[in-house]
Amino acid sequence: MTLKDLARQLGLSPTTVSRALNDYPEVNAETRARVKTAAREAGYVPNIGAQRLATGRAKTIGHVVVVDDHQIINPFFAEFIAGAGETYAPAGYEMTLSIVPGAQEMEVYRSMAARRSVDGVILHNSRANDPRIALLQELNMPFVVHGRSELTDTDYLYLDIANTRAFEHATNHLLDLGHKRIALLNGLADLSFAKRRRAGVEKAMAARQVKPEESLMFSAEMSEGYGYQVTSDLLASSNAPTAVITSSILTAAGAARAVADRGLTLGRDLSLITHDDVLGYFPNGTPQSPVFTATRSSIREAGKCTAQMLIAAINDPDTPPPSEVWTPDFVIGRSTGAAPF
Amino acid sequence: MTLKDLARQLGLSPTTVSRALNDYPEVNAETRARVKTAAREAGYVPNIGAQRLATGRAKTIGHVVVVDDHQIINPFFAEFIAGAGETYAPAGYEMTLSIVPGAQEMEVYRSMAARRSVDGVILHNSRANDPRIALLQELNMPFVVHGRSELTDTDYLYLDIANTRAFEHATNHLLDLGHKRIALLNGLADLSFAKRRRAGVEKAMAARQVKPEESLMFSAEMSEGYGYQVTSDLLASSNAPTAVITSSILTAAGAARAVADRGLTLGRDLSLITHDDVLGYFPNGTPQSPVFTATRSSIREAGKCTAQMLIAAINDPDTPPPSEVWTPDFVIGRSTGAAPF
DNA sequence: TCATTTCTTCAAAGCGCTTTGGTATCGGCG
DNA sequence: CGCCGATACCAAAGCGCTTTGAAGAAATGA
Repeated sequence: MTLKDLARQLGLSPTTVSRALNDYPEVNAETRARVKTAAREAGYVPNIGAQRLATGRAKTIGHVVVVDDHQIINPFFAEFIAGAGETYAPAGYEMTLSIVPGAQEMEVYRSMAARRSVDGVILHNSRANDPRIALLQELNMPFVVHGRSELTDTDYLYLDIANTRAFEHATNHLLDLGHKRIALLNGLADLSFAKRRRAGVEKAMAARQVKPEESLMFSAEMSEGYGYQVTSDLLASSNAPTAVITSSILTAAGAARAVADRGLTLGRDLSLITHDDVLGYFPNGTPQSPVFTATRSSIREAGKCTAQMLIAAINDPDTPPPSEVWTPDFVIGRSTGAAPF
Repeated sequence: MTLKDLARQLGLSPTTVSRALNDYPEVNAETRARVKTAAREAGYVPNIGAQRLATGRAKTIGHVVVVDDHQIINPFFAEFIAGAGETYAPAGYEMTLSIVPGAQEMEVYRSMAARRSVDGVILHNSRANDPRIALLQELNMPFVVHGRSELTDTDYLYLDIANTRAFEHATNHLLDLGHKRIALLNGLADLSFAKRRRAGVEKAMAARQVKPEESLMFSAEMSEGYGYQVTSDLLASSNAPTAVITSSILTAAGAARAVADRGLTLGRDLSLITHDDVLGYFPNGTPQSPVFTATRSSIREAGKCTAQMLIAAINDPDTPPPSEVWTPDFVIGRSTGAAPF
């Protein structure tokens, strides 16, 4: 069933049918209704390839996910995608996922632009001085960054959370409880959010004349195993920290397991604050009673909003929406307590 | 830069250029080389919409993810997608993700077929007598099911693991250790794998004249919180089980937390076996020393293989590849031990 | 009443690619 | 020498949609 078939069946021209379906004003209201009814009854759906070719718009948003050989797929990504995806469908957009080795990432963006396979992209895992930003600007491809790069000389759209402030706050909370030796189990060092979180921790400590120790600063992919391993090692060391801050609830879960393994108690023998992305499948206890003291911001909501921003920017390139920086909540759980003596 | 531009620049017809690029035989080898070089240098990439329209093939695989209001996105999905995505790119396919409310799922498949937006789909979360199978067959849309439905009267392509056998084996392992009261923390009851796993547990128990208790059989979305909650309740009850089987490592982690919370020890006070999908961000300890005794099968590899099967089926509908059933590994960790007294 | 505007509709020209159905050239063969 | 089958290329016709430009019909105003 093509437009032409439908038009013939209705005794109308393809032009009129097309315009009726796309809500152009120059069609008689009655005709429009007749066309729409017939289309529905005949199960007519426009061919997407033809539409793309004719309009030049793909009605598709691209997400590029870098997965190197043994690298894990970012577990928070699923949740972000869920949020973004929820907004695409009602807006008439599709989402394509490209999973590629890191070495090919830039090439993928170029090819997306050249073949016009997407109308815009969302950038994940923003990095310091992210080279993707310049590339996309050069390619004239609309994009929104989840997170902020450190670039200041260039203007781009982003949605981020106030990482520095949140981790400064968390650190102050620990300092208030008397902790001095605080470890940070951060994400990969070159990611923007990791840089900012570390800066927040250091800022808070500096304000109290507490010297952060390099040996307590860790960076890695935020898995459960990482939290377990590092925390186990720390607890076994002669000069163990009294508090730990983790960048993800999975890492926190690993840390908690290490604490339990040694017969210790979280919140008494070791205090822990984590950032919580509000993962559906790994909740931080219940809303009434959080397990971990945490900075909290829903990554799923971030996905929703980022997608909306991008669609707005595509539809109206001259007046893009403003970038946003969200302030995470701070919730007190059972994982923090006064520093031991 | 269009095909026509490139052709003009080379002094050739669009026909010849198209054929040269697509490796048709009726082009002089030298001409082909010249065309390919010129295309690369000019950065020519075919417009995807035009290609779709002309060939009728979308070079795209669809994945539909159902996300209802408060439903979580399946955490294993990310890993499966990663595997599938890795095989799409080299094969020249793209992947589109549709995230939709459950009520719209069938409609999405219909519309995909009508608008020819994808060449095939992969079915997630196979259910008993899955109605999607009949629909896709009716729509004449190639598909592969991850998991098996219980349909026997119809033939379709699937990749599954031997759930029944794996859980039968796990249960036997516990029975051998002297456990009699065994709880099952399963996935949602209407999912095929959950049905099969439960059947495996019941089969093993029946073979030893142990009566499974309905009150120890649980079904829910496989989150950490679910594992924690159910295990806490069980441990607090007067007639607690001595062993627990969980369908996911996240649920197992929750169960482990519940055990630790009560000051008990896993493998001594409570035995636990879990299924492990080999999540990158939540490994089951290390390969040398698994934390949980587990049935194990990589869901990422499943994604890879499922995608390959689908592409093969699309390219050659008359001789589709065979369906596959993989046998999970069984690994012994530190979470199982002899039943108390 | 006729000129002018507004309302509807349509024919036809693309969008950028693939594919069908040629034609010209050339060597080989009887 | 003429015929045939390869070989290498091309013109043109789509694929199914949108959009431009035009044109009747109806309504309005002078």
